[in-house]
Amino acid sequence: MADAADIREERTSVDDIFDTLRAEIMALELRPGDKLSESDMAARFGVSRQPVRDAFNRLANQDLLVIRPKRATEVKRFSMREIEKSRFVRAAVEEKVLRLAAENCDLVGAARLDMSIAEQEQLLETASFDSFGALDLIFHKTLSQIAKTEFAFDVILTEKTKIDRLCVLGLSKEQRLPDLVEDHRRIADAVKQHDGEAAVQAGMVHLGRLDETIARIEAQNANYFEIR
Amino acid sequence: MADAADIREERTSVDDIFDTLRAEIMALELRPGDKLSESDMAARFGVSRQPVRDAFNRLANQDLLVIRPKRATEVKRFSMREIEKSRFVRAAVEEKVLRLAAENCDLVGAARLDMSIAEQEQLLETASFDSFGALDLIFHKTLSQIAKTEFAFDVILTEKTKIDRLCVLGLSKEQRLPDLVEDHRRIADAVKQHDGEAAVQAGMVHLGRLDETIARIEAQNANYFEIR
DNA sequence: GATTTCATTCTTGCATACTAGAATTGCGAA
DNA sequence: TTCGCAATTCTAGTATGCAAGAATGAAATC
Repeated sequence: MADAADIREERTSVDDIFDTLRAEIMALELRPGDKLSESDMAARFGVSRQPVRDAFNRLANQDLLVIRPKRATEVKRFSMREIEKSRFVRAAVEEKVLRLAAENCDLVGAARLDMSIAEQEQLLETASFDSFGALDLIFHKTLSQIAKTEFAFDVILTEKTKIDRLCVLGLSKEQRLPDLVEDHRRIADAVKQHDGEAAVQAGMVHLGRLDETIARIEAQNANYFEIR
Repeated sequence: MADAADIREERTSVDDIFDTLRAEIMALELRPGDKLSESDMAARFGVSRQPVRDAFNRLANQDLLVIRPKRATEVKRFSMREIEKSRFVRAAVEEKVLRLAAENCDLVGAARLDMSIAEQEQLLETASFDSFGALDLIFHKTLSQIAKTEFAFDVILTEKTKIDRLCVLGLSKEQRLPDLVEDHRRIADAVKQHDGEAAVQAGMVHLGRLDETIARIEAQNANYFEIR
């Protein structure tokens, strides 16, 4: 569900526009509430309104734009309900994954977890924080694989994406990373020891960090949120 | 995410086409693998290709169509991976909901559950099986409300929808309904007695019925499934 | 000065025409 | 009969123009 390539089999100019705008929206270069015009975008990308229109439609379907006929199209504001939903789904899915992972973790799985944790700790030392996102995904994907529920990673990825746009407004990665890596280490240890309960506990602590972050962001950026 | 009204603020002809086609796809009147043509649909709905195109895009984004540029647009086949994913998410979310519901169920909640169960049992006697779908949704929605996680119902609805298209191929409602209502009664009883564990157990039995159904459908309708 | 009204402008919705490329079909040759 | 090639017909992608409604700003009125 993430990018255009999942749905179509060949790239068109609509795909380019879609991917570009999506990245800008996710990075908050286009901010919640910003108005977008089909004509402006057409001029910017050097195409007619039509492909822009198609791209807008796709973005609206992914809950990133709101199209208000004959009025305007704007970048969707954050919705606390949507965020709570993502938070809830992630918690539910990760809990199941961690229990299954703890149950099914074999030597190969343990080795892969060790490797993943080692990479993350190395990254902390070399201070190349930007590539943490990729390592984070690999870690959770590895857990899904050990749990023999690979499709669970799709869900985690989808829900994570929804919250990521919000987290751009939070603290810098430099500040958050040490805690996150420590969380991961605890989760990995529990899974390796087949202690599902401890793994779930560590996982909930991990997710809990999001809550503080989200609460602070909401307090400081009310204008980016839907009125409720 | 279910219908067009969630995204747009005013109905357009695109909305009509989208809703109509969506219903037909869900009811398998348009079957997996069927080819759709923008021109044909335009003629059928008495509009130009453009609104049809927009509707196709939306349906593709909801994983109901596959658009292959310059080739064709066809109704998406079932994907076992997608189905397993929905099954997993539903299990994870419902488990959390049932535990929270058992924890938080008060007298008002208990009364609402009784009412819902009574309606379902009455429906069994009057044999008006077609309206069970609505009652089923209400039951799960009530549970989400008792659990104070109303947004969880959105998820359940979304995932259920994905599997519903498949279940059209299964046994008649007449055959399945008695068991389903009995499952619901057990779940409601457990929740009312604040027995989270029993509620989850009954919930898993309830979901487990899907697995047999899905396996049989896959065996008998391989042509409706993606090759893997 | 505040408010109301109206014209202008900007928005998206829809129709039409054209293009490029894939699939299909029919014909001709082996 | 079968195979291959070419013409035709289908597909969706894109450009353009017009229509209808909403927003905006200026002018007129109180």
